[in-house]
Amino acid sequence: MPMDERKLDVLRAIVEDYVATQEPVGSKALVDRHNLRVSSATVRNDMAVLEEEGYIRQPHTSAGRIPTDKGYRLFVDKLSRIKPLSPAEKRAIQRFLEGSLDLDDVVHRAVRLLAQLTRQVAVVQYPSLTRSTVRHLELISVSTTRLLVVMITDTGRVEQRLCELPGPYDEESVLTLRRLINEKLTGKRLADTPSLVAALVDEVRYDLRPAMTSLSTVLMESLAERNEERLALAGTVNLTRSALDFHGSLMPILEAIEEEVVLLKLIGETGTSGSMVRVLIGDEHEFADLRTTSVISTGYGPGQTAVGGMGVLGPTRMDYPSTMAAVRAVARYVGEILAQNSPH
Amino acid sequence: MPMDERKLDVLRAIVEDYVATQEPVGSKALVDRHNLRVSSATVRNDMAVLEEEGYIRQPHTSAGRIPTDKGYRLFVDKLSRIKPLSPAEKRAIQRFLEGSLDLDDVVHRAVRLLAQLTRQVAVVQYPSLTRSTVRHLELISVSTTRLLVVMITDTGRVEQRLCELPGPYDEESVLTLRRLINEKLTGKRLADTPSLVAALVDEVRYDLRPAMTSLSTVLMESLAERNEERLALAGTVNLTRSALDFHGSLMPILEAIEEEVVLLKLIGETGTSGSMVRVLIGDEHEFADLRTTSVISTGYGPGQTAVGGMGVLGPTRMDYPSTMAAVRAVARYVGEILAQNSPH
DNA sequence: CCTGGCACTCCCACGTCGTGAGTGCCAGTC
DNA sequence: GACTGGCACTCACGACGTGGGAGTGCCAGG
Repeated sequence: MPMDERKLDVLRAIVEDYVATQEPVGSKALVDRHNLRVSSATVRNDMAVLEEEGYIRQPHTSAGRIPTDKGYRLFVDKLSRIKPLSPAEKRAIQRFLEGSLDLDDVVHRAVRLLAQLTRQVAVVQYPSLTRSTVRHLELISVSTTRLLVVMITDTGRVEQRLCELPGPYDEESVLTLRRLINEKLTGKRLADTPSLVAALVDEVRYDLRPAMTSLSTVLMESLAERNEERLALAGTVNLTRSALDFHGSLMPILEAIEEEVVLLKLIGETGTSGSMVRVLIGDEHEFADLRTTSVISTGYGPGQTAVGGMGVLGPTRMDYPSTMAAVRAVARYVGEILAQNSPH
Repeated sequence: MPMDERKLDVLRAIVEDYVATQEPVGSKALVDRHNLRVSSATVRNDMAVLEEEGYIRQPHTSAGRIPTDKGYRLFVDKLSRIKPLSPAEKRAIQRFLEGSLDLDDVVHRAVRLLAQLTRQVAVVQYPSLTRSTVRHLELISVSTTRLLVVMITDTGRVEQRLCELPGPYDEESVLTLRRLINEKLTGKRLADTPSLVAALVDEVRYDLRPAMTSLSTVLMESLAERNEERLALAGTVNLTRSALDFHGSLMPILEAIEEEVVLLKLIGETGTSGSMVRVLIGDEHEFADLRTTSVISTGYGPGQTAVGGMGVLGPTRMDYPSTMAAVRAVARYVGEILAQNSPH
């Protein structure tokens, strides 16, 4: 059945008012603040229906109504347009991100910016290794039996790892190894490298095999273990403003925030969702402890494909249109900066 | 005047009980739980004196006493010995830290461990660049006009930075530059490098001067700007347990925690305080917002000199002996690991 | 110098109660 | 049939009052 037009207006009004005031909203207040052209009694009838359908609920009898998760969902899907940022805001974002020195700096600035714009907890995932490509691999002799392996990706991310060699090798051997590795790996997507690395050992002179074996072990480790993605976080202060929304205890969110795995599942890009902003409301995600938390996230990257995710966590009662706009904008600008720094 | 022995016992008992129970402690409870060999009336007299001298206070009339900052200070300085950890704990610490792969990993593990042991917010400063020495500098051609400068320090910290060259240079020139830079800088303390870097330009063949100028600029920047120290943080969840101690609002601490500058001032090593554990109680530090917060910190490093600081923040009412023990132990083991990884 | 006793203080938990915002329902109107 | 005004009803919430109990200060006696 097509949902009654006015009923939707009422729901929208309830969501907007509740988000703004943080208090259950009653029929009288609604007709006052929004120019619905009907009386409060009519609104009451609509609200009764909305409640029956599960979009709103009363905290207790004779209190106003508040949206349910289902209500927010409808609001986000149908009733709101992502609020475009003002030109001034856009300029501010751009200016703030432009001064960045390196990848670390970009990520840090982005996450702070996001926290500040949304006044929520912000998370930015570092560009994922597996979805980057190898730009260069360098071997640096630290001592005669120790090499530092430095891998640079196209997103500017640099990984380094110490490698213990089975015996001493001279400078020239190291150079040979370096050349070979770069020949085979440069330009390859990291996801594809494990098989390539495995094949390296067979390509090399007999006397260099032990060294290459050690190296490939280290490389494999980098690709596997180090696949633990890194995260940057900001805006935990904002939790204090919303303490009430989390029925008083900040523990669950603080716990989730410290657990990188949880955050990654929440904001990490799952597929190639492109430039879509994803919204998870309340228990739409898998973490029971975060029942009253919503997650707004999106992917970002230098081109069309995402190399990482970013987003914010906040109470289900949050300003979805603005938050979504901010997340989308920051992701977009970060993508642009990454593209500038690594013309492919 | 020499402080009366029993009065000190009473103060100690008050601190210990208050820390344990989180409630003002009365004269009756004191004589019950600790075997002071006197009556509650006597204890009351002592408490009256202690209060007059400013070591304890009553939240309100007819309530028990709680220690003041001055009381905690006396307790820490005179009345408590750092509680040695059990062998089991020591083994656990060692085992936990031993599996570390690289510096990042050591720091992360250390900070988590510290948070877990003390049940407070833990902070670890990455080994400070200025107090490290250069182990190796590597130049990597990313394109013909771009070099990646990678600096490895004796603490295992790796800094990288992109350098835009004024024109194209061939592989051999880069090698020459690399050799020269390493000759001059390897083994030097980073604090001493600025003057050395400045001198580099004059040492080089005429045709390489423009490149060397760019490089030295980048190096100087690394040393200056990048001197912004990095931090790792863990255990914010523990704040929820102590919410009451911060008169309800976690905002000030959360704010401080996000402000790296503040944290650095609090736990960063100021001088060469050696292996001492430093304790700042309440408003002994400079941040008015953290009046109810104490800071336990110490330096750590591969040898005698500290390359960084670590510590915990918690309510003034905390278990000082245990916390100090944990901080000292973790710092010690981290130092050992750093020493292992970089035999000088 | 210590102790038992006693009067005093005052926080806190608990129960009571009035108030007001908000509702559901119903009869009346366009 | 959809909307409106009116009315009785429901409860959360804050104010107020009260009793109990933990803890203190003081004093006189050992």
